[in-house]
Amino acid sequence: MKKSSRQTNFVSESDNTPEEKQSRKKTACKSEPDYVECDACRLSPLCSPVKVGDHTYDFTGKMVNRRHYFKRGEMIFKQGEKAELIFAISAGSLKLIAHVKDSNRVIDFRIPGELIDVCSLNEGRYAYSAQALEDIYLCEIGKETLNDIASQIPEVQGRLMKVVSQELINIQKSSMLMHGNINSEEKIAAFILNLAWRYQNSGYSSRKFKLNMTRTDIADFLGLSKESVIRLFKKLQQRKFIQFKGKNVNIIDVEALQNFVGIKLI
Amino acid sequence: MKKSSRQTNFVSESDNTPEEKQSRKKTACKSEPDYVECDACRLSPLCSPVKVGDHTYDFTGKMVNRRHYFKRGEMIFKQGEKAELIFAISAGSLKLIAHVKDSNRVIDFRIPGELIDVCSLNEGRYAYSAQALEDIYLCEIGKETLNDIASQIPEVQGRLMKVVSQELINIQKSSMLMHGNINSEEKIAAFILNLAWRYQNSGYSSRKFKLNMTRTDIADFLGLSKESVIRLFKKLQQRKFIQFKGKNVNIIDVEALQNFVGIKLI
DNA sequence: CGCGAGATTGAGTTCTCTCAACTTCTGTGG
DNA sequence: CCACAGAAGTTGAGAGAACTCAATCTCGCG
Repeated sequence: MKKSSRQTNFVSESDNTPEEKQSRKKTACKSEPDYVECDACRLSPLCSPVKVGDHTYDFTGKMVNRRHYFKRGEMIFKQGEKAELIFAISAGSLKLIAHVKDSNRVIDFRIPGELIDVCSLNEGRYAYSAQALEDIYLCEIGKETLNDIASQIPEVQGRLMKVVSQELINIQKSSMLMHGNINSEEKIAAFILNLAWRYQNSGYSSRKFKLNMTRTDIADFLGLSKESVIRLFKKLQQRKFIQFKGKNVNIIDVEALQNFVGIKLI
Repeated sequence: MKKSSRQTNFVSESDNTPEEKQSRKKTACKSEPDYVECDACRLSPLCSPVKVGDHTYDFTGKMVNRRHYFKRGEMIFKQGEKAELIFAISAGSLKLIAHVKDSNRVIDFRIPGELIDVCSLNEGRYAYSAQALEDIYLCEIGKETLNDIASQIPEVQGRLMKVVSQELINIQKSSMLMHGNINSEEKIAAFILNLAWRYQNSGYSSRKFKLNMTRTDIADFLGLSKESVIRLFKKLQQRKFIQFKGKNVNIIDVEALQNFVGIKLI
């Protein structure tokens, strides 16, 4: 399994085979980003060849603009702009921001393998902005092209259906998890658990990952103050559920964490 | 416009024509529930005839079990049961409950015109239970039948796609609205605004409607105490945003409410 | 190596919860 | 149609949680 080669670096990594360690070293010096496996990407059904009759067509080349680079801090798109593309994150992470009442609010984060703006397939305008939390690579599909092809080829229509309904399931799960938490500690715990589950979905370790956003972003997203976020991280650490070292997260006791939050995802 | 005939009864209704008043009187004596207009139902794309070549087929009869009655308090389905049906509410409202940690948590509400369990189209088990908040009527579609037909008839596939992606948009909007509220008053305001928007989507008044759930249900859903819910209702009333009379809601100043919450939906 | 953004800590204030008492509403049976 | 019982809603007081503000620390980047 290539699994451990996609874990984020963290504290002591004793569970790697020497071979894997070496393969990481090769690419470790700055360089090559940690691209998500295409198989784990939510867009993959639309990135693989389609059989029509006797022929096999590869729409990938036509539709997908692959691994478009954006610099850390760069805006991928802005609220109100015409929404013509669907994005999938190939490497890196970003935050979604709603601009309201002359202030901004973080409304979500996206990690490798996840999609942005699948909703409104029938175009429209972006309901929020997207900003890179680090240097990132995005794959892009034009909505119009996609809809055209889908309406002509049932197989593509079916795959699009798969993508959209998977998205629906994921959003629903997330919102179930994030909702109705009694206190802030539960809220934070749910947040971490949610990320863990999503990293797992993208083929990464669900136990160790990096929080690429700032504490302030997290606070903003959860409707807490940044000081509370910090104190609650500490509390969860004292409970021996999670270990925090700077931006690195290490879930020590997943089961306890799940019991604490009250919902089992992983 | 039939609009006012679908408003919930509330305080002083001076904006009805005599004709409309009469037409309500006819059905007012106990009896006939206030069914949602089929046009406003999220399931409608799957309830109207489909043209295939020269023929027009009506799958409604085949697929949809219409207006199945459930008594107030009755469980429509229970968490963990095999999920074979998609439901649309024709009249009445219900709550969705997740059973966790030997306690239950209200995770959402559904009003007329809305769908239940569209997600996991590829069946699976119910992730939560559904309980009627009042006497209700549900339309039901078997998932397997639906998938079969959809896979054979592109037009149906396309319509199903429309239903699912609309659902995705709605959930996303709701979760944007409900998320990251700084304090409980904003949270409650967002909750009311969310319901208003949803009632509007179903062709009802967005200004006047009824909260069929208990204060305890609302509290549970929002992660507040029932006492707080009551006090915050009062606060919003003092601000002249919303008027509460028992279960009846009357939004007095939509704009102010939107500014207060910070997101414009309606 | 120094700067600045981000992270952390402490103190005091405000908000929300809990508990308990009380009122109002609703549905049922006489 | 009324009386009653239980459920739901409301109110107040005190405890605990989370926020704000301000000071300080840390780490990554130029």
